[in-house]
Amino acid sequence: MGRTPCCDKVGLKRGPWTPEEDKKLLAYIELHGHGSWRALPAKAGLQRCGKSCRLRWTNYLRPDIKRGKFSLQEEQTIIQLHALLGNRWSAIATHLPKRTDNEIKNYWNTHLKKRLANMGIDPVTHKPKNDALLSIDGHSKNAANLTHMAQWESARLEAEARLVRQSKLLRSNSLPHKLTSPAPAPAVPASASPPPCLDMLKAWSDSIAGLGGDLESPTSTLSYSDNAPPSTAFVEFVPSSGSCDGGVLEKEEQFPTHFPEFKNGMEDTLSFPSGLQDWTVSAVDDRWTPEPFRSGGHEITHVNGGSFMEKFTDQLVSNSSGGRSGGDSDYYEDNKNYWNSILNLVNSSPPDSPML
DNA sequence: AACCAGGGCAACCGCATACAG
DNA sequence: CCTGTATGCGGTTGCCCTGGT
Repeated sequence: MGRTPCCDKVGLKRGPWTPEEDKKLLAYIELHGHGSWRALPAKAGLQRCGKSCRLRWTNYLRPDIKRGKFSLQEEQTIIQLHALLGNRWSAIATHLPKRTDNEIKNYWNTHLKKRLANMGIDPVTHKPKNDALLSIDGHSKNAANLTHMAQWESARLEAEARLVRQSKLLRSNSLPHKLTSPAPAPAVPASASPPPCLDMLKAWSDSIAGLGGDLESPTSTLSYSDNAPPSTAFVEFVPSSGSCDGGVLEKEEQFPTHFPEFKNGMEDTLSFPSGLQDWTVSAVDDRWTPEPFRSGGHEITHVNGGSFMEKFTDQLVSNSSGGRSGGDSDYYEDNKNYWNSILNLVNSSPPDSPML
């Protein structure tokens, strides 16, 4: 049995919206809020279906939308979140508060996907196309762990996105907004926009800081809003069982032994990845420097964050016109850095999670 | 100047999910 | 719990613009 259409399409206008239609929709929502989208067109005097009105509002007319060119940081955020979340544009959009999922999706499909492909990175898997190098010895194990972590984070971010949607719904239902014009100031200030984040990695590194480690990250290049504080720490995954050469090993703890409160808060909805208990935590200073890999357990290592992001940024820019440079040995480092940057991004999510 | 091809983006379609009765 | 409806989401389409020939 077929699904009934969302609205009676006979006699309803389709295609591009006219300024008059925009004005009507804005005026109605300003006065009454959107309420039921299905009922809105008739009340607002529009010959459109409710779905079309909702899309027009959410993708174009909403006052808290930033339009125009994507910044480099936004590009990085999209790429990294896409690596974690895949084509979950709505979830990605929650981390770019002033961008719509549709806009991000379009930007990905028309710009970023091609750029990654030019860099030799598969835009679907976010792995180097020549992935054979990763299967050498322990490298495959590391890659598997990273993938595992990414999958786990993906689930967590989805849960976050759901919470954000719920809170947005509550906000939107409290309309009417105070709209001023088709291009007004945001009704929701940027400071209220940062996505909530119950971030395992963040809680983790914060807890480490509480144990005596100085994990303040001085060089996060990511920002989520004009008013959001900089990220608190960068976390880096490095397979290692030994001491941390060239770094400062502040404390090593087994997760989740020292974070029962965090674990208790999470386990209702998420299970911990099986390999997670094997990861230990350490802190190192200064910029990324390639180290030989060690066998055994894994360290989660804190570093200052600028180097990779700068490098990645450079690559993005330089590769927009051609292939990647560097020898094969760079592939693995690049891949590792790539995933590290993704985890760093997650870690630098704003701290005001309603779940915390 | 005219035509064509490709890119970019707004909008639509249909499935998935949430929710109310 | 079941069913129908509303809304959200991701994939896709099609129009418009721009640059090349």
